[in-house]
Amino acid sequence: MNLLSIGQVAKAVGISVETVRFYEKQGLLLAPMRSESGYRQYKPDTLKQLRFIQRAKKVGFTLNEIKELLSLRKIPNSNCTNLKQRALKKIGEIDAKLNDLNRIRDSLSQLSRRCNSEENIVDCPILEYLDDDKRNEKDESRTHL
Amino acid sequence: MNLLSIGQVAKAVGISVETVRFYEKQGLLLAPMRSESGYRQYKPDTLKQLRFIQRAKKVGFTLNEIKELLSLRKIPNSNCTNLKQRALKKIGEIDAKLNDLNRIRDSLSQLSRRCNSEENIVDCPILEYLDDDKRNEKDESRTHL
DNA sequence: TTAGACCCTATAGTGTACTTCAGGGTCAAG
DNA sequence: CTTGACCCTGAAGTACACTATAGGGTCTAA
Repeated sequence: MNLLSIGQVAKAVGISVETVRFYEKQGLLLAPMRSESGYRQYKPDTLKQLRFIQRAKKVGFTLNEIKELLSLRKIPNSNCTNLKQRALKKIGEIDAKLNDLNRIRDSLSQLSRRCNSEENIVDCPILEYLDDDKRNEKDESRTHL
Repeated sequence: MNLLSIGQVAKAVGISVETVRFYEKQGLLLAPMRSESGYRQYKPDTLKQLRFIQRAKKVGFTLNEIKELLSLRKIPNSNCTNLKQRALKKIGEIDAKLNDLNRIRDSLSQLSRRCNSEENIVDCPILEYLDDDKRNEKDESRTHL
């Protein structure tokens, strides 16, 4: 069972050792076992967990929210229904984010389609606002910035 | 052309007037025109823009990144190719986020499927880690926390 | 056995994104 | 004509998520 030092863990996921310790202090990572001399010794699992944290951070979850997500792994005290409900609630939150992201994506791809010119064409169309509401709104109040 | 006060704008999108002024200072919002007495007067467009900012924030873009996204609306100096490239780059970043989000979503829905018990069943399966890597990895080092 | 790379704790400092505060001016209603 | 809800600026303060610093111990290779 090859254990990893904090430096190895940090390097493997591309964060600093300070951040790993910080996550431990914040309760995102359990305190790992220690060597005789007090060095942290991590199971390889920790890498997965840290990558999960990284991904969740990238899509806008706070550390506290991530802690909640991670807490879903815990075995609930003899009640699965509760866990399932919490998981479904989180999935709903994720779906909302997916929706937001897709709307932003649509805005940008609309924008890029709108000027499908060849090299150095001068008559770039006047760009409309990145839409925030459904794209099929009638266009009162459209301007170029 | 009914213009909006900062208070009206703030209320409409659910943020504080201070935040609106802050976004102006940070360059996310252009300085609007002013009334005789120096009050800001916003075009209704501003609401769209602020909602766009909100959405982008929710999915983990920083204010600087959002500024970049918004800058894509600007008419580039006689070159559309450049703009298109920037937009496509941003779309790539968004796709990466979509990917991350879908992986997190998969982890959670896997988790909830895994315990599809009826009310108060006691034998909740030992939950596996929220996977971070592709789900079909051979399961060395699977544990329950 | 010592130099360099690593590890430890505790605490202070930083950047981002606000939020609050101090000290005012504006405006519509009563 | 004043009271209350709004607006203004500039500066200080806060929460979150690190990042750096101080002052030390460990480990391994020359």
